[in-house]
Amino acid sequence: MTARSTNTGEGSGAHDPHRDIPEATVARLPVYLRALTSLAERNIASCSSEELATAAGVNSAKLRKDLSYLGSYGTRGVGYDVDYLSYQIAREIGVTHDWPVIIVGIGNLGQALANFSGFSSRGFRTVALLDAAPQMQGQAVAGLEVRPFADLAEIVAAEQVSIGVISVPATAAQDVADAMVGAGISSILNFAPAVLSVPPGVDVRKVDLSIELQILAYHESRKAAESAEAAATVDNGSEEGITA
Amino acid sequence: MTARSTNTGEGSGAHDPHRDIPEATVARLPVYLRALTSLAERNIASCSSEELATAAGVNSAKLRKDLSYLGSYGTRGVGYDVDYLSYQIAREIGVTHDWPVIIVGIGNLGQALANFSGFSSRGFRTVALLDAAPQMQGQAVAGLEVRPFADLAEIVAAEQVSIGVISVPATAAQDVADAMVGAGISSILNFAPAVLSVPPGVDVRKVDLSIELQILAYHESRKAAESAEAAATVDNGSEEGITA
DNA sequence: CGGAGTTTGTGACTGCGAGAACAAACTCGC
DNA sequence: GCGAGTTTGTTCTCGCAGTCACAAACTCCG
Ligand SMILES: NC(=O)c1ccc[n+]([C@@H]2O[C@H](COP(=O)([O-])OP(=O)(O)OC[C@H]3O[C@@H](n4cnc5c(N)ncnc54)[C@H](O)[C@@H]3O)[C@@H](O)[C@H]2O)c1
Ligand SMILES: NC(=O)c1ccc[n+]([C@@H]2O[C@H](COP(=O)([O-])OP(=O)(O)OC[C@H]3O[C@@H](n4cnc5c(N)ncnc54)[C@H](O)[C@@H]3O)[C@@H](O)[C@H]2O)c1
Repeated sequence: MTARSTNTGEGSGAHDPHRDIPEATVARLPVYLRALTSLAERNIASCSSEELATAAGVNSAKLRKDLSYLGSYGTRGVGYDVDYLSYQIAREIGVTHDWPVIIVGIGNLGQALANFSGFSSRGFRTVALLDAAPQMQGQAVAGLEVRPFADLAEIVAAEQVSIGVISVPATAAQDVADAMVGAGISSILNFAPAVLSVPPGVDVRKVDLSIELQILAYHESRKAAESAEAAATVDNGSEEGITA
Repeated sequence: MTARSTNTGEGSGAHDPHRDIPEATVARLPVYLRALTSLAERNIASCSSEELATAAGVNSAKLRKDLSYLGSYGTRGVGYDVDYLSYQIAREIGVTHDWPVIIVGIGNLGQALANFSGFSSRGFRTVALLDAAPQMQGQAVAGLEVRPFADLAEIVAAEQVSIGVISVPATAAQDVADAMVGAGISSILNFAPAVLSVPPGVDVRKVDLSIELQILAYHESRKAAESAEAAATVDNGSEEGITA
């Protein structure tokens, strides 16, 4: 996009664009990567933007624009090489090597996460499970021993962990986040329904099921209201030019 | 949907604005609601937009703008009454009464969801758990008996369910979604890493942990690249007087 | 070798959302 | 009762993101 080389020096390499990928695009790259993986599993070697867009559930123009932020990895008149593009996206995201991850709070949700195989297959490796409850400690979950919360800093340092998952009750979430940041973690995935405050430089993403359900409920209410209104309109006879 | 023309009458409420709340606002209303609930639990009867915004982790101007879409429920010079505003938001979202919900796929994640108390306390009631595996059926999870997937339509009709949760493997997700839609469900919360296609009028929201982690990984990579670059710059000479 | 057909990459346009700033409206003290 | 102080509701502006449309670049076939 607009080779604005007016940037300070920095003549890094053949493709300069590596700067400033829009956040909305970053959020879609993993979706494209998954679609590509799925194509590769079906032994499809190349695909058009149209095909990939369909597989990813987006508009093809948006897909092409997104990919153009990474560089020109397609061939006009042909399409994209599945393996090549996969690698380029993985490299851009930074999942060409595995990221060590720790999970704090091995309750209902934490155990499900620990047992989830989808993480390891997508560039993440759970290196430790931590919990504050004495009765949890030493128990084996998903082949890992649950360790005391106090070991956090030690583990983070030893394993060079930069990503942490919080699945403790909301009341404990801020404390855990503080401890994580103190131990050197700089990216947090938070499942607790709490607003975390962290210093600049630390990224937090939250996953909140209640919110998702409430958003669905809102739209559901509106749908109900709409059909009720439509019925009322029919009742009323004319009113509103919707009359047949 | 249907771009409605200037709706006439609609004398239901004192304020007419009930139309067209921006999607971004809808996504924040549940956050405000939770912050208000938290304030109410601490016996705080009223609050300013500034306080509420802090509790919800947003900008106060944005909060006021969001709330203004619902109507004028605050008092200038005073602030918002916590209970009153809570009720108004809950009413707008449509969670003044409980929504029946079913969960399909009672594996690792499905069991965690079934055991999760946070749903029931926020306007949702799990009325049935369904799974296709014979060995799951009849088992009790979270006080509910797991029922065969074939009972889906019957349950949806009997309990008037309009919201369904999918926590089956990705390969089965589309089939489950189709069955849900066929049974009359019109809102789906999907945990499977798959792109669902549904007819118009059906809402789908997805929760994808791998994507969240990959987004974090992207930013983490950039942070690493940045500090490496900074180090290189220091090597180069001036810039940042960290000259050791 | 050249033209037809295909598909990418990108510029232009549009609409939404975030944030700052301010007028209107309310309370409180005197 | 009135002015000072406070806080909401709204207006304005700016930037980001989505979509369209098309030129550039490639392949294939005659
Ligand atoms: N279970 C779900 O499906 C689900 C869904 C959405 C959100 N959540 C959220 O995820 C979080 C965990 O839910 P859950 O159902 O697993 O709860 P849980 O009570 O089953 O597990 C919480 C675990 O965290 C541990 N813990 C508590 N305080 C701690 C601390 N300070 N340090 C370390 N460990 C601590 C507890 O010992 C316990 O094992 C909650 O915030 C919940 O709201 C859960
Ligand atoms: N476990 C996690 O923490 C986690 C995290 C993120 C995403 N997910 C996703 O959630 C989904 C479920 O994960 P899980 O770990 O619970 O898997 P799981 O294998 O433990 O459970 C899946 C359940 O679905 C049932 N099932 C399979 N096909 C079905 C069908 N057609 N109809 C009805 N039921 C069917 C199975 O019998 C099983 O009980 C997966 O798509 C996974 O990628 C899980």
